[in-house]
Amino acid sequence: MLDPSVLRSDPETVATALARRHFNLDVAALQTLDQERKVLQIQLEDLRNIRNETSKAIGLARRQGEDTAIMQTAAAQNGEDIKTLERALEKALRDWEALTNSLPNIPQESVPDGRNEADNVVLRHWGTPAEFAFTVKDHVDIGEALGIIDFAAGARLAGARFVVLRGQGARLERALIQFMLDLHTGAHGYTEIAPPFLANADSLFGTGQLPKFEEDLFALRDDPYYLIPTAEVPLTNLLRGEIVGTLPQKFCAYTPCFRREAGAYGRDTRGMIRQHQFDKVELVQVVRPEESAAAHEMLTGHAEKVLQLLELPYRVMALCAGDLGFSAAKTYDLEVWLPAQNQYREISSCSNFESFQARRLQLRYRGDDGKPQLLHTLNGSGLAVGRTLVALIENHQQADGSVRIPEALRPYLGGMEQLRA
RNA sequence: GGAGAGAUGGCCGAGCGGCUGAAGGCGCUCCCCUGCUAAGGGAGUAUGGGGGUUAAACUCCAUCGAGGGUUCGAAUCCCUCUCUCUCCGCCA
Repeated sequence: MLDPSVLRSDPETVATALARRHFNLDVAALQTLDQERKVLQIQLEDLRNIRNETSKAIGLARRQGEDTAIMQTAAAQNGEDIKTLERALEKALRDWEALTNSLPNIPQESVPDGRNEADNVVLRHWGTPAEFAFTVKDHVDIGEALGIIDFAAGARLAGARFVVLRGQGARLERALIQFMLDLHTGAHGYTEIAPPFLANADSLFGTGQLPKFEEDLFALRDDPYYLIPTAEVPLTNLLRGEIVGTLPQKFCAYTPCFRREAGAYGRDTRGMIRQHQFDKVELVQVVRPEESAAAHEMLTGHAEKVLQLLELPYRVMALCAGDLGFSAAKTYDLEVWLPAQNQYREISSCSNFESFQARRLQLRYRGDDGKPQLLHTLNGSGLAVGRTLVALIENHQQADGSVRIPEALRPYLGGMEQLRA
């Protein structure tokens, strides 16, 4: 959510900033709605003031034994007027919120211009894609040959875009999770959280999935819960409504993530790149505003470290303004090399939300003047586990169909050096 | 799932339908006193929003778990919901 006072006082500047996203803010509509609101609010508060005064007077008169019948009749009419105005103001506020809740965050100045994915900027590369002396296979072929990935079973148990991992595959998934968590808690200073995998609507509103992106979520039929699409939801909501004393706060968690992928029907249908359920280790930071830019760089580095230790070549992309997610002010994507696709694919997205989420969450701290101020929130995948497993299998595949396990991961697999049939 | 109790400011805790945005205590901030420490005295100390102002001052409205209702007037009465606690049942 954007700062309502800025939306009121300087909508043109907001419109200009949002135009970089190719988002068109209807300033006139915004101002009309706010003007309606203002008129109603002033009238209503006047009436309520009258009510408070007359009620006080009635109380006083009663105690002196006077007859207050006439006063009460007048006050009753006033009460009716108040109810009418309250309903009108409520509607005006709803209209205003419907508009302002649909406004995306303002991109930071350092975010490159651009319309879509094609305009994202490569910041740096790490590692060199391996040269293969044989025809590379993708993770589907390798995994099925090794008997560790079973798409047919996933379809049988649930449907399309679900997968079953078996044996060494299941263990590899678990090893990756543990490896990532240990790294972030041990070397990067995050506190591990084991959150609920279901969240209520308030939580999903706080991080920005609701109300605008409900169709991306799995909802329960008989209970007011949603399956979390990312651990960002529980982790960022952990401190919702609080005035936080100890800063910064750094949380990480492993959770499965559930996404309907409603807008992705034709995309990535082969393999486990895009599933309805996937595992992810998520990093979340809550920091003072002046520290968020530096924290963003560090958090991105924490995610990169995972790829480096797993010896997976990647590049860091700065998303252009047009490709930025709804709530983000700035985002770096980490893209890992997938030899079978001969391209880099997103494996982590690290964003600074500034106060956009914090405003919805009422997530604050006390500034030097003692007044509550909004904090900044950040998050990043560290990493998407399923895609990491894919990248590991594909990048470290051998001519004989086995897969080399990188050094750093071996302790998590009982010293295993390779996956083989 | 059944029965009961509860939810008030940073914390504890009081609160007859009007004089309660809320007693009292703790904590915190500032000041005074005291040559350290300890003790003592005084003042201040919720949040959001509107109007107003260059900015203030000032002023108004809302908020006692959430939402409805009764009433001229609700922290206080009624209803619904949520959460917490106790007991019973069920269960990993």
